[in-house]
Amino acid sequence: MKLDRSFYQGPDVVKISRDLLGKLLYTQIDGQLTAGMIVETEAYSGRNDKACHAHQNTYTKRTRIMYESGGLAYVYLCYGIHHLFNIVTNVDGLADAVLIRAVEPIVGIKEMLQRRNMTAMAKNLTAGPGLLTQALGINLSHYGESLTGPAIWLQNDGIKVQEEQVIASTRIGVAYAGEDALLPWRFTIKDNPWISRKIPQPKE
DNA sequence: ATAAAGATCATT
DNA sequence: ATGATCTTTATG
Repeated sequence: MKLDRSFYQGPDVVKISRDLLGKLLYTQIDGQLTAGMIVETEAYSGRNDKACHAHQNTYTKRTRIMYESGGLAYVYLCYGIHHLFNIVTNVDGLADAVLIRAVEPIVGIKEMLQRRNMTAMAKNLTAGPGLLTQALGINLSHYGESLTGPAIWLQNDGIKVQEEQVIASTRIGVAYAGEDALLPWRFTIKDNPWISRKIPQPKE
């Protein structure tokens, strides 16, 4: 079942980020159907989060889509090389988004391998925000696309993730955000092999 | 007009 | 640890 627009419009981006674990992310692009199960996400909030591109009401050509109502794709180019895929959440005027950091390949493995220029299944097929977009065929042309449309959508029929299977940790690559870098807004499915990086372990 | 930085990845 | 690579953004 395709996730409804209302799913994305809730007020709590952190909760939505957690709830996205186990959902299936589908794309139908260039005539190829592919999908992965979401195993790692990060929440970004326009208010009270210096790591968010839209913090302090930053409204630019790039961030404007985050201010629209939930259920749209926010895609941007990172480090001049990688396309990162985010899901816009919350209602019109409140800029929140969830970065999809890793998926487990489910549908169209052959097509994904082809897009990634790989011959055999390996972890770097979809375990990373820049990798999964390439595998699923997502790029800048999908900026602003509706997630209830024909090209990119989510479905509910992945695994059911129990509360104790959800691990919260600090977000990756946001050291510049100062104290907000410490927020536990990265969510992963416990022990899933497709996580992009290991969870920091508490010291003895 | 210019410059700096970046929600990464693969390689050394 | 480091380099690749280039858009976006802020500033003058």
